[in-house]
Amino acid sequence: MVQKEKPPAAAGQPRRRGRPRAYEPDIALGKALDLFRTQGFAATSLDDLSAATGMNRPSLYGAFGDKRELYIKSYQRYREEARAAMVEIFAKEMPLRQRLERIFASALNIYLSGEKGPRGCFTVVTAASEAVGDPEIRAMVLDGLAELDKAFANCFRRAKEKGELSDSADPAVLAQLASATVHTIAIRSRARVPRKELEAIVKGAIDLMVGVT
Amino acid sequence: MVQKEKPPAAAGQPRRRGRPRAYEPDIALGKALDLFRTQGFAATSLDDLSAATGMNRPSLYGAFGDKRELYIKSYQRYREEARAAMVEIFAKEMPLRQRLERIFASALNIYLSGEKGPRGCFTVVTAASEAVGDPEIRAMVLDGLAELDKAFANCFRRAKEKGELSDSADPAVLAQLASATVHTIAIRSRARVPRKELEAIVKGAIDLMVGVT
DNA sequence: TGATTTTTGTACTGTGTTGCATAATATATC
DNA sequence: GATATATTATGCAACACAGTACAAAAATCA
Repeated sequence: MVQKEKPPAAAGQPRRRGRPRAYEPDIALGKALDLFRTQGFAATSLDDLSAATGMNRPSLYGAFGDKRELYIKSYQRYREEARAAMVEIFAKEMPLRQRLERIFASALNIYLSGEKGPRGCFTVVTAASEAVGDPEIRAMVLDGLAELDKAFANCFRRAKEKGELSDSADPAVLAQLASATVHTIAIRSRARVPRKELEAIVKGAIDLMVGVT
Repeated sequence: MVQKEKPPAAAGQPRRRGRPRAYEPDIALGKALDLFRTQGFAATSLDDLSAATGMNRPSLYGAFGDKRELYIKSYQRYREEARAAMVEIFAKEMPLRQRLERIFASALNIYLSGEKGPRGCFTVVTAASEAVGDPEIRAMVLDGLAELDKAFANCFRRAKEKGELSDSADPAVLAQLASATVHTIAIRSRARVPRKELEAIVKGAIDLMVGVT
């Protein structure tokens, strides 16, 4: 039940008033995210979360609210992490093919990581479970899907402007194809399709998108 | 709690011995499938299943075994239904574009049907939930993914033989792209992306696959 | 009519679950 | 050192859940 031993040792000056926390909220949220990503909302109990975070139930409620709120905050955290892993690749100047290779490589790393096997994409997992019954969560998923579409569309639009794509190429269509590729490897990764096969799918899709076929 | 009123009226001659069943196993399995498809395994209780099937718990156990077995049988039923809806389109002779259009239209019908909103693809739902933790279920999902890949690959291979595709086209890569398109519309449908948008994605993908770009 | 067989309906057991109430604990301020 | 404040730890109450035991019911067979 102990997450850390020492006090933060004057990280920020204005020390808080009461009994100090025995956990770091950021770390705890990361652990909760791990659990939700692998097991989903319904299959994850508060006891699981309590054990994984090192926080007992009242502390969980105090810090994050009830189970659903914790799930939502976990999902937001996931989105931030995924965005952080991708944003540089989308921003930096580089050839289209290289950019796509790096984006998909980053996605594969996210989807295949996990101590007890691959966990896929949390957006896809959420779409496949809570999104049907919970409008607020569904809106977040929709936003997640749209964000990826837009990033890809932007990427193809710039490539077209630079003459890397033919005039007839439609950035929006290519973007949906790229998103579809992300979704298919997310799903397959959870079925434990080996990394090599996923990389082959990615390579085939990239070849097609940059028009090498 | 009543599923039917009349006895089957000599459907098969050899009338069974004891008290007659108050339900039809096929109908009940269909109802169970409906529930599992929308809510997933963990979020569906035996009370839900009992209410939906019109069978009380002991009858459920007698007919299908425990909850997990019922889920597996539901998934098998789903696969059979999906196969039945597609097999004719895959088998019959027709131009590649038309075949793809029909397959995707059929998929959309399956994914968007449902009284309380779209339910997506049960293979994808299962991949996103139970597949990680249950090897047997994971194997079924893997098989489901492979079956679709193979059907598409076969479809593109035949088209290539008929000269509908360029010599450089790779049926396996095109098949994975087609499967990816199926997966992406399955996911998006659960986030309630409107049918029009899904149809646009399908159209873009088909154009790309038959090489109109 | 009575025995046999199969299924139904009810009720029960034991366990897991969420969320909260309460008291103990540890720190800052006065 | 006393008080206020924030957090922890224990545990509880209410409920949901999966699975099963058992008797009543409805049919066939003799």
